[in-house]
Amino acid sequence: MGRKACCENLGLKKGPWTPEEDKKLLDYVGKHGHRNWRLVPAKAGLERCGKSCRLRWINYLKPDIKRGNFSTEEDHTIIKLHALLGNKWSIIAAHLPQRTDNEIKNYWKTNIKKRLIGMGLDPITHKTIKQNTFECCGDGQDQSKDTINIRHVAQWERARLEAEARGSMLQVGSGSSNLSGLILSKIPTQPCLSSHSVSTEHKRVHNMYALVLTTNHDFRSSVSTLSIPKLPAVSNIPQITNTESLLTYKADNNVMEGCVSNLQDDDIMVAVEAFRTARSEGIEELFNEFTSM
DNA sequence: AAGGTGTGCAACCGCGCATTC
DNA sequence: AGAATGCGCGGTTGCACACCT
Repeated sequence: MGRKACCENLGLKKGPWTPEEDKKLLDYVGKHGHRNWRLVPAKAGLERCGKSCRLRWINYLKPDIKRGNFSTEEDHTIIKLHALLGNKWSIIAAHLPQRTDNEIKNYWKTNIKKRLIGMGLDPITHKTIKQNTFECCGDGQDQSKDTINIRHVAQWERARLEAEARGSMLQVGSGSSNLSGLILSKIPTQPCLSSHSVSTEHKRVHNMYALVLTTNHDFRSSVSTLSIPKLPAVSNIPQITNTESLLTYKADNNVMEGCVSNLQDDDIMVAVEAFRTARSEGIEELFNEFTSM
């Protein structure tokens, strides 16, 4: 079962690399490149497996690697992207070109994760460890804590949505057509917020509509996803049967014009929660549900 | 000073995906 | 079509060093 480990051959060296080995690898890759890592060690005169050489090159020897302490900006980028993507270190590393996925992964584990835990936040969900939901409850002090937590998570969701929209732009470029489905499918499963935080069905769908507009809006514009267009009166929203119709509707009704109001944190949370709780449904069904109310 | 414990990080491992044959 | 191969990824391990008692 499975494939043979490439280092299975006896006699191949493992463990820390010596400066001599580093030099051999650097010299070889510098001269010949690394089109086939399996062939690299033999040609470079190394008693290592290709995989080990690749790893050493990527994580340590590559000339454009930045080493040393992470800047505050890098730190924030990692936190935001982790909130968005989870443990997708290679994708996170792609946003920090001079850092390796391994380095970011280690930095996360040894530094950021502990800080989040210290702040009382779950490093996976970025929500409070205590409840991991937004269920509100209590006296004034708890409420103010909840407010802070809501703001905190809203920031992550905000980052998530922006990155989501940007990511979706790439998907559009590569030929994806089911945009709404993409958005829905990529919003990760996380603990649900309390149902009573959704005040009405109207608000739910209204905010979902806002989110669809804003995320789709970002497919065509670099304007912040957090600016939402003026929403048409509830009763004016037609039956929308597919994404193309939605986009056409938006264009025809000029709803992209005049992004007037920023989403409030709780709006974001309501909308995100609405997406999460309804992500198995198609966006079209949700609109149908809404317009038939 | 010495042993124990914690921390950071380089390197390894196993798996999945894409490509090749 | 499917087996073989190579690459890349995320998780884990183990070593070296720092700190504590």
